[in-house]
Amino acid sequence: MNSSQHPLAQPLWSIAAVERDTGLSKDTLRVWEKRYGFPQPERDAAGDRAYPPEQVERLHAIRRLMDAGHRPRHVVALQLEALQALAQAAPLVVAPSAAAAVARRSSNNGALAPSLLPALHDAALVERYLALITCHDAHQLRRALAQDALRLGLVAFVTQLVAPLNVAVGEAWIQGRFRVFEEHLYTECMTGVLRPAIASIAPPQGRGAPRVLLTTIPQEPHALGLLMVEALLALEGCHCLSLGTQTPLGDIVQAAQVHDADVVALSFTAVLAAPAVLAALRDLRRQLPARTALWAGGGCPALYQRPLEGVLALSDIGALPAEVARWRSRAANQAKNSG
Amino acid sequence: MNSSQHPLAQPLWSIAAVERDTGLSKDTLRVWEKRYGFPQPERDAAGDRAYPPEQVERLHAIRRLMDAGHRPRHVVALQLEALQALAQAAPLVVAPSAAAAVARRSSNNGALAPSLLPALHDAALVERYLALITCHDAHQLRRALAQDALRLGLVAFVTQLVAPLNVAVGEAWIQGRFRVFEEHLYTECMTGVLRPAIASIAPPQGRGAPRVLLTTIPQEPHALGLLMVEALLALEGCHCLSLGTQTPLGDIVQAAQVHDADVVALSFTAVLAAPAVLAALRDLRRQLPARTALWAGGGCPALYQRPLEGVLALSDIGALPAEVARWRSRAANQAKNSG
DNA sequence: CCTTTGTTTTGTCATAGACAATACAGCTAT
DNA sequence: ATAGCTGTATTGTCTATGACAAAACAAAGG
Repeated sequence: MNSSQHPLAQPLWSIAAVERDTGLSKDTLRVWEKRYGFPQPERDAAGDRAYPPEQVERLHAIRRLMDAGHRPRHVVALQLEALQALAQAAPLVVAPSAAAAVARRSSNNGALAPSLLPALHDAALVERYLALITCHDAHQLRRALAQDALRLGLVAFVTQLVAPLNVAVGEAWIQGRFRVFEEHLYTECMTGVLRPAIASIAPPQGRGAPRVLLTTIPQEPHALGLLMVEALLALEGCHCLSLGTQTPLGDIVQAAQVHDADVVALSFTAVLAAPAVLAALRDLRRQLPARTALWAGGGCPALYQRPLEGVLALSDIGALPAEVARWRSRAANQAKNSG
Repeated sequence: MNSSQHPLAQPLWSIAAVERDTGLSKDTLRVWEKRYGFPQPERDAAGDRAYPPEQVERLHAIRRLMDAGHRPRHVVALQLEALQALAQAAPLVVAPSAAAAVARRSSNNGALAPSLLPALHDAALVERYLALITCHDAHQLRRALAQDALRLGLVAFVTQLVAPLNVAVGEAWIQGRFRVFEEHLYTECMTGVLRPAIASIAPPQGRGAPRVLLTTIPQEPHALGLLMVEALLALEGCHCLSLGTQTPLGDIVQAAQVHDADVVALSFTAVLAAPAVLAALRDLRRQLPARTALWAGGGCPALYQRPLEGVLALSDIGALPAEVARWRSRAANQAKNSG
């Protein structure tokens, strides 16, 4: 019940404050304390847990490592230095194909496995952007992005620059090189570039355009993936309807019905726990009509660990146009057969 | 541990699913069950609570009424019809000035208090937009908005159309006339109009421009207010830096320091519980340097119930330009005195 | 009418134990 | 070697109940 900060000495954080800042549930925080001996918060006058900032910092580092695929048992009790050292190493869990590539490469030499920038167009360019983010120059960042969007064209911009840049930012985040507000800044600038670009795409006129509903599930706040997908799909002549982030499952179903959607496309990042992702997809698949396809993509490892029934998991955003084409030909066939 | 849905019969929802869809914490759901006898979920094979859809629907209605200022004691045990009837009545808690206006008006005649559309430019126009939202025509909605933005000019568009429209949408939501995805659709279209408009505003050149940091606190997902404020401030020649929604408090402080912000502007809606809002503002005020002003606005009642020390609460977005001017003259005075 | 009491309401925190789903490691058979 | 199966370990979440502080309300006083 304390207001997340102690008036005297250093600020102490309530369990609710730690939950919302780290994304670790109160239950989890309490059970870790019992099982692993960490965190070990002080207690305020009322007997409530009061977390010192160092412990919250450590929890953040743990959280980042878990997003990268580490398991609690092996990281919760580790000191901050050990955590940071681990973060320097290669990510553990990734899409199967990429994971195989890592295994191959890291068996060749004993060095740390390299970063997983998929089909990286220009590593130097990405590095330059990371530097721009670090020095917090929003205007220049947005200008540079807008310029590159014009230079490359929207498709190449999204698939060859934004996608690898996202991965790079995610990695920097895991390694603790970025602070939260720097990630927010990046997202905001990118949004400011992608939105106008999307708005300038003319809506499809013909009748055969697939109707796609875009959104994320309630625990997933990241909108960038959604925007990238919307850009590509709109360019492919799809009839996109984006609901923004965090739409309750029941409302996704309603919206799909009302909008007569052919495809429901969802974006997932690693912030979501694997069980939550799988449960959400299962529930959605069960409630959506069979004729509505369910597409899932994004950097969430859970999507690619095993095949999901009735769900198309797209680890590479570049594969999107091909999938649209496949949908089109299948739709044409069905029309021919039934007509 | 059940996956929020039962395989047989009608779908049943787990307590976790209900939490993320209604925003009511598991603790609250359990304590309501004990204290008010509602909700009364079934149990699955494992003994876990399993909520039927009607109860979730009722919880949604309750949630909406609570956002409108009703208290649990008086609404939790009510049947759905009674809840809907209540929602038709006037909102309970609003900004003091507006509340006084309602009291005055409703004492004049015995009819229901009218909607609180502040300085409503054109009620018919707003109604037309509500209709557009209801029929889910995203393209036409966006086109109409873009046209009106051009017709009115950005300032008038934001203050005289978007602001009242937001209130109207909020009221429709409370009354259950809108479903969640319709609100999402509205937000998305409006975003698609405001973003490009903001992007087209030239950044300020001079040195005296106030540097404003815009964001929301972690439990507040609504971005529209932020965009409206950003549009107005950018037009007033402010140096805006938006971090998007849901920035952890500690990171707001960091970002304010790094960006050398003169003003931190936050947007709040009624989804936030009053204690959370006040605690967040108190904590922020304590951690921000004294020279950084803290501005808060939006439809959250808690902001206006009592004066907040060190925080400027703006119930009317139209007052924003005047506040910028006031800041400018004060800054000029300080420069004169110190120089 | 405004302020100051006392009372009720309300959300959240604490405890401890139980369990189902997932992940991992070791084994076997192809 | 690699693929598939099986038992053990791990892990998050759920249950239940009780306690309490802050906020909201109602009533009495200036």
